[in-house]
Amino acid sequence: MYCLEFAIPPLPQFLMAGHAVWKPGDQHFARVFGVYDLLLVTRGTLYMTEEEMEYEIGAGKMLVLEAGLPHFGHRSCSEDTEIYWVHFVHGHPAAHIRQEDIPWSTLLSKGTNEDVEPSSQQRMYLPKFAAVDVQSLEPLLRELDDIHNGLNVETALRLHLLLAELFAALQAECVRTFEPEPSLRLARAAVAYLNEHWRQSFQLAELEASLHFQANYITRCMKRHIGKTPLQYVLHLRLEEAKKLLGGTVLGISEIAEKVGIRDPNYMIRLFTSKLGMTPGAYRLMLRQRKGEEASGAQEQNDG
DNA sequence: TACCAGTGGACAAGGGCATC
DNA sequence: GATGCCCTTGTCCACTGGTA
Repeated sequence: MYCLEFAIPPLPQFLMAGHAVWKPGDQHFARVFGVYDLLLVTRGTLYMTEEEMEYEIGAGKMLVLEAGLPHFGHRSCSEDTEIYWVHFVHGHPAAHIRQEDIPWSTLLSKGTNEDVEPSSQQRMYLPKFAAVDVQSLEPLLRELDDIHNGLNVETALRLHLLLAELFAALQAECVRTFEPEPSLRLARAAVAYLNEHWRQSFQLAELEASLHFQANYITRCMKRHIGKTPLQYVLHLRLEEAKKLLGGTVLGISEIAEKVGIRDPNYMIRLFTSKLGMTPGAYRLMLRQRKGEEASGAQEQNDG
């Protein structure tokens, strides 16, 4: 399946939404539209051609017609055909990408101090033409249509929120319908194993024995699909836990290191310095100063 | 004295490339 | 897709110094 890749932010912007029942003999006219047109059919069949590619959009299917591409109905409806449509615009043309090539790991945070900057690689994905769970999407589409028909100041912003929800649902559909390739299944199995065992001392050999694949290969699969090697993933979990303990307890560095599975407190200091740019002590001090500022700010508000 | 931070050496893990 | 080889990189251990 092909998907459309949109660079975000900003999210595509809502223009119009509608609902219609086409009668037998109705046929879409030809046009070149300057906006994206998301079509979702709940019953009947709609026949659309975009750039010489014919689509038969049956019940439970969706198609995104792209901005700037000519499209027309190549055949009239043969039965009552119920459709929802949503028009939206986006600043940059969408890229085409095969579903199995979508680098999902780039959507995730790195878990380092780099996350204070917004990622330049944020993307949103929509199926180009796919079968979707219409029943779960219909209430959302109906609300979009209702609000758009009775638009007022109070509901105007909600239209954009609903469009974002629709995009999230379609992207989730994209992930759900994807039959994972063997390397992805292996990467997920490794993550599941590490989520259970990250507090224990890390031995790649144990992971190897558990999953019955060469450690080298498991590492590559995880790197490809998760964005982290097994060790990097374990360290990420450990650092996140250590950060929580530094902020939420008075435990010493050694105790915290032990609790998160790092035998050597000095090593944890090195990890902190390399990943967060500061030592655990400095990190704890920063958290305390931040809490102090928040507390004094709240006090000033109460006084004022 | 306890805790934190810095450094060097040994070894395990990562990753590029080739192969089946 | 899966594996092996081999060099590079990162992690761990041991030790030392600075500071409260």
